[in-house]
Amino acid sequence: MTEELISRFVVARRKYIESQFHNLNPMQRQAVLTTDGPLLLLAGAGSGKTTVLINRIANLIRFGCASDSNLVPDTVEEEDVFFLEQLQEPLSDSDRRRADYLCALDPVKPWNIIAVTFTNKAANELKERLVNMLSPEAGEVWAMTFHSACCRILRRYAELVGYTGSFTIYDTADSERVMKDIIKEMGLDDKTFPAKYVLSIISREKDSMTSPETLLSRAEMSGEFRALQVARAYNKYQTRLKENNAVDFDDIILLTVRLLQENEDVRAYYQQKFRYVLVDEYQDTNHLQYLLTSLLAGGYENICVVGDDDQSIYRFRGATIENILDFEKQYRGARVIRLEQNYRSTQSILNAANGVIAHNMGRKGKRLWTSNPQGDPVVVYEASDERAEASYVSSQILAGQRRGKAMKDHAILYRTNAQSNALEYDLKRNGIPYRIIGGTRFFDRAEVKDMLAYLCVINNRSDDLRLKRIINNPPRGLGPKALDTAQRLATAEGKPLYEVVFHPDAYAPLEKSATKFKNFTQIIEGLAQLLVADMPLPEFYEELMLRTRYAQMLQEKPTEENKTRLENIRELKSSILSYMENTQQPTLAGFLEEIALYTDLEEYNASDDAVVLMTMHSAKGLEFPNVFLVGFEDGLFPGMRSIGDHEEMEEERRLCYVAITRAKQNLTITHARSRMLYGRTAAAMPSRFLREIPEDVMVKKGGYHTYGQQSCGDNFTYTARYTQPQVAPRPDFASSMASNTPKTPMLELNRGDMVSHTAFGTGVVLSVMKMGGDALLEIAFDQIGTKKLMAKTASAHMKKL
DNA sequence: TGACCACAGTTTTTT
DNA sequence: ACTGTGGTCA
Repeated sequence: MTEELISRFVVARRKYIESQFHNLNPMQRQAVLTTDGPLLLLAGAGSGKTTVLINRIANLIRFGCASDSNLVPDTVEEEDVFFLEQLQEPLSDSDRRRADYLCALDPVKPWNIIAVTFTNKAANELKERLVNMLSPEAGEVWAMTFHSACCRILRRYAELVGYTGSFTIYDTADSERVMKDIIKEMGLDDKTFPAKYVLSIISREKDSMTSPETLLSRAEMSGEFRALQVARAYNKYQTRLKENNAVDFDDIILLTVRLLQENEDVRAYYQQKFRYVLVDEYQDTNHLQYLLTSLLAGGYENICVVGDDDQSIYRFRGATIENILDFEKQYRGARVIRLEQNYRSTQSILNAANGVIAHNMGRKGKRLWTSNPQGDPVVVYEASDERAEASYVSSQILAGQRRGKAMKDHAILYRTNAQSNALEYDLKRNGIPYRIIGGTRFFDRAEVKDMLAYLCVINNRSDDLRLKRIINNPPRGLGPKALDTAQRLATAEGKPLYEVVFHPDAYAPLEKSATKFKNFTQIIEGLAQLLVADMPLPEFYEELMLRTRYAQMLQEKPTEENKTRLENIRELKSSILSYMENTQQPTLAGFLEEIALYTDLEEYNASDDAVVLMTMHSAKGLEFPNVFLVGFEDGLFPGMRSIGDHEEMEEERRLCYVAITRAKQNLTITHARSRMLYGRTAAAMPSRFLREIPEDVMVKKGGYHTYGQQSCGDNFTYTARYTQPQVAPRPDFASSMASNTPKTPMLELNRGDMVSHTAFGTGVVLSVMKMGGDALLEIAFDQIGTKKLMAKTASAHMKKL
């Protein structure tokens, strides 16, 4: 073929491939078709980042590097060039097949692509959409979290870094337990050396790959007492973990990095395996994760990182925004593509977001734009206090509902979880269904952890930590003394605790408790036998609940709490079942790993029609038609700790940016003039971020904006104003009631009276304590439990039955 | 071993 | 205000 034909082929090929991604905008398409070499994708909020990622992988699998290459295979003939040039939509199946075949240049096998994310949710979404778009074979792409990818590598080569392939994963709580023990053993004061604090230092040291030995010698040189103790604790901690064949979350990455650095053949294997490396949410990576990705991509250097420096909100957990800012320095010749068209929000919302984020210094610089309509201005509402704020939000949600919005179209986002209380109260009062995301997770519940601990010990007898958790739970007469003796013996012999406990007869000091120990190990061994005999996991779990007498213990005292606990441990069985459904070869070890790395079971589920409440952090990556951002006050958001610290302020501002850009159509920001926080009511100034929102896209409501000169009186009546007519004003605290005492006569109530409350439903009066002209009532409500109310204020919302 | 009291701490969160 | 924790006592 002539030179001319070859270049015509390249052009036609590119055109055909482009046509396969016609639904993307030019920038998105460029991001998809730029296949080779380092690529930094700056993807603004709502710019279709995930879509790009998926199409990029699809392009690699279908066409390899053809869209980014001038190479033409020798097999291409003149006729092929004409064929491509003449192609016209719509294509017949056979034309399409031929075009695909002609254009593909070294198409990539799914298992030669790795796409790392931070959350399982993101990884699953990626995988799912890939399979839907391409074929089941696309499921072979390594679409995983950092931790699951590393685990997969580590399980294979654990021996090379000093562990067994069956290592256990310690979560944060486990690590804390270990550290607490160590601090105690070292005779240190746990006030001066809180386990959490020591662990945070260790985590930072791990991030910079400092070994305990290095830190120890460095501390010895400095001669600083604190540093020395911390280094010793680090050393002990690492030793303890190794003895238990356990790794913490940091270790998973650290050990993988070390494995790849120190073993040329392993490194070479993965470097040639992963022809293409993609990293999602790159702004959230820490130094270790940077090392990991650059090691993995070290062969072909086909690394594509996607992120938004303006959305980096996890500095507090080790993310370094420098990774994304310095990408071009770390990878010479890196290409940069910006996705700045936003498909999510109205002009007003976007302008507000841009106005705020523009105040940050350390950023790549990016300006989101949209072709969406201007939309309504951002509403900034001033409330008198957090209850009035909540009441306004509820009223607006009800108004939204009247305009035809679904409940789930509304989200309320706050800076701190503590703020959800006042909101919940008011939503409940107005009968608005809501769901709170976040808080204590299922797998963090004590009873669930207990059951998991049993499973862990059966899986790995040398898991001392979990063994100690369950050996006397339910109580088996193996108290602290017996356990302490056993532990001492184990330490002396350098054996796992279980071995001592398994052969108590071999140790004279254990004479008294030998039988009890044996009873316990018999339970464990008996259960382990069932697994050896291939009993299916769900049945096995039933046996476990039974034989350990854990379920029985809960049934014996059927309090409300214990009933919930029983439900929870039964619920764990459905986790096992769903694990079995999604795995070809289910094993106990496999299940435990999944639990350890997949904790976000309680996720935002778009199916039920309820208002969603969550922190601004949890909202990242989500979007809602109507968004309420509450608590925009200096000291709360930005938080007290951030004010005065430049870096922290920028992070708070980024969080603000993230929060604002969650909204699609309507954004309401509220602040209160006084707020009760930590049991104290304090005056609050509007957040400085509010001043950074351009005036022309916002409208102020509430407070003095509505009430003019009455800006500092205490006779505000927001509550009444925004409450549903049939609902009386909510009970209030005496202090703020001075000018607002209800005219309703105080109910004369006695112990045992039944009452009906507009907000809390029906209940029975438990106690009445006279206080001046008022009385403190304690009422057990059927639905929500026991509440303490002041008789005077509560009378307005309550009637005697 | 369990129940009760004093006391501190209290941003954000994934793995 | 609230909650979880750690210590003491029966």
